[in-house]
Amino acid sequence: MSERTKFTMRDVARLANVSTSTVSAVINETVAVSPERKKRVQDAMAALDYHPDEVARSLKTGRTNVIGVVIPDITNAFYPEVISGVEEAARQAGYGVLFCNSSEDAHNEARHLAMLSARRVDGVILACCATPSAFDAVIRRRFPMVFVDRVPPGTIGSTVSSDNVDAGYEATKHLIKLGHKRIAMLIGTLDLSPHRDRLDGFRKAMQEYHLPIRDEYLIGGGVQIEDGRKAGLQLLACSPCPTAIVVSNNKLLLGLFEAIDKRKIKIPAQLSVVGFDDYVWNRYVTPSLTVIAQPTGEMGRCAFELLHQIINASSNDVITKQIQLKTELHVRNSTAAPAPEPRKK
Amino acid sequence: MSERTKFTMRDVARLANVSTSTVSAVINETVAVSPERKKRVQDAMAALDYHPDEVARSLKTGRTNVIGVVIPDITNAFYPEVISGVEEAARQAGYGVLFCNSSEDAHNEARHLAMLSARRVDGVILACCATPSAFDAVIRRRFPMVFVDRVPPGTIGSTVSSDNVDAGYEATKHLIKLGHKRIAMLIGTLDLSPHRDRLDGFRKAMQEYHLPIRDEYLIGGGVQIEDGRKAGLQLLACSPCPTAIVVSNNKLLLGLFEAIDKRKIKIPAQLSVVGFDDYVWNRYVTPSLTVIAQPTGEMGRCAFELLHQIINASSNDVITKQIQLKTELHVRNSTAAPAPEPRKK
DNA sequence: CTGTTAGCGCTTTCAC
DNA sequence: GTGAAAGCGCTAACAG
Repeated sequence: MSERTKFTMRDVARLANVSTSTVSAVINETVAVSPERKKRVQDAMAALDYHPDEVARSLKTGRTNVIGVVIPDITNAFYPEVISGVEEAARQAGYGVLFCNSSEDAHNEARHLAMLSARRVDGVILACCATPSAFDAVIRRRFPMVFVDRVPPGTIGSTVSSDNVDAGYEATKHLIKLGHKRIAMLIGTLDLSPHRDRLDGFRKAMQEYHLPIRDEYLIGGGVQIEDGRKAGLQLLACSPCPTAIVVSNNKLLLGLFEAIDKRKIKIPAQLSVVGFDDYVWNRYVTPSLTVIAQPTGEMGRCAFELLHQIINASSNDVITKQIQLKTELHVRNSTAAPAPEPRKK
Repeated sequence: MSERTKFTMRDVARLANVSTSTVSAVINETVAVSPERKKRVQDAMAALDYHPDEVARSLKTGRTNVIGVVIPDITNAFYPEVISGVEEAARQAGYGVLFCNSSEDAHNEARHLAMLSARRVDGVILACCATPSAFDAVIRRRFPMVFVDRVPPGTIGSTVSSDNVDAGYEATKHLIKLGHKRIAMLIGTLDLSPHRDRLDGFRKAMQEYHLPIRDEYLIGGGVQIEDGRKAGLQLLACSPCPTAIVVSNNKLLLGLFEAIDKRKIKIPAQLSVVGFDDYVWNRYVTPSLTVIAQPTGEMGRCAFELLHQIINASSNDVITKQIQLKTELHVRNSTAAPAPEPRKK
């Protein structure tokens, strides 16, 4: 990483007394080179501390060995974990990761996609915003892309996400098995597949156990803390009050906490709560949190592997896969059997 | 972001019936172009959905408009916040961010730095590992770089970090003012400037108030949860036990929590704790956490601004700045006055 | 103002 | 096996 002393292949060639094509050959191991000359080249490279210019190489080969990752909300701890999985897998495969944050804004997303395209990244991993943006055009042009976490409706592209229907189902079933009957769900933006799917799972479980689903127990919209607070207050104002709540993501849960705090409700004595996403903190919150854990790192790795396959596929065989990863219920102390019903009259 | 339909400047030139230099001129607004031809070019670009190839441009200009960011531990929530600040500022300035995670491993760090160099990034923001790596060579070659958070010893380069001495001082003073006398510190890796500085601040406060600093109250090493757990157990086994602890980072604090849990110690009744780094969660942990909050996002933005200046400086005037950002003490419920001493005898 | 020209540093035929 | 030469798509003198 030098500034003024940047050597080129010609310098190496000159020093080793060979042609640039020979240098290129030993670097890329593309053609056999006589051992003796090979050594000369290697020595020359070492002597000059030469490193091939990836920009020039990219221009020539048409590949950058860089992928783009655009996620909607870096302040949601879920995404850094996914990114870390992507980065790890990418690094091992020799890829760099160009990172973008759309802040849940479709315009930003579109701009980022355009920027990545201009920079000629080899592919993109995208956790999209609620409002559809440029990506459909992108995908139609067969640009290598995989959706992660959020699967846009009607997508025919490749996707990696949690099995959110199952996750919602398991979360709800856990509450049902504890004896809860008045179960509510604090839902996120329904335009986002994870939340839609989790709600489906919730419905499935309730129906399976012949439990009523009350309209006023299904509240949501938005994915931010503030959304959770508002919806939480609304939920806690219901009469009769639910004895248990499934919360569709970790930021909403934080908001619900504020509401619970304000209403001085005791968990799990008066209310059981199961959330989404598992962080170290969850164990130290009081009470410790029962949650559905998503395999975040694996999700990232998996998304990269898939993208990598797509990139390397001949344009003839278009690879399209929808991968769903299993989630895990971690039972802790925020869920318990409901308090016995006060006998009225 | 197309695949097969990638047009070049020549296509645009042909369609607009001008030369490529004219096209280049209207794109870069580098020379005046007659309005009429200018419009023709713009129309042609629009018609072809043409976007300049940044790779080719980079090769020619020697600038990529990409910076590298390498951080040591993505699982420490502190860094995603910093990165988000960097990314935001970078985007506004038209820069892309190549993201790398060294996982606290100097070899990874060196590899990442080499990779970034090969990709010809315009500069690097680095939160370095404890063991010094390639970066000293890098900096000596005047490659644009700014250290963030962690300032390597004897650095003559540019840095952006918290005022950690002051932070350690304020944290300790807060405990002293509450009436604590037996105050311990759970320290991180002392090869890392933030931890070293925080310890200095601790010492300063203790001395200022003429409080004894016991050797057995200064325990640490490492920056991971497990390190915090071990050191925590050791600290809680001291006799007499400290009545308050300053914890040098958020992961150590998590470990200390495990130890506290295990020993069934009540906070803040038996022990006051002040940690570092403020997350939403901190409010919902019971008791809510008193912490020193660092201006993470600002740190990232600031690091980018500085790097940007360095990149754009003529190589004559080398810019070198050390910037320290103020931290803030957030007082919550994990700190309180110490329990009255049991009268022995 | 506009077009011609010469590369940026590399890969890759294609003859030798 | 090896080297000469032709670009990848763009910018930047330099003439007109």
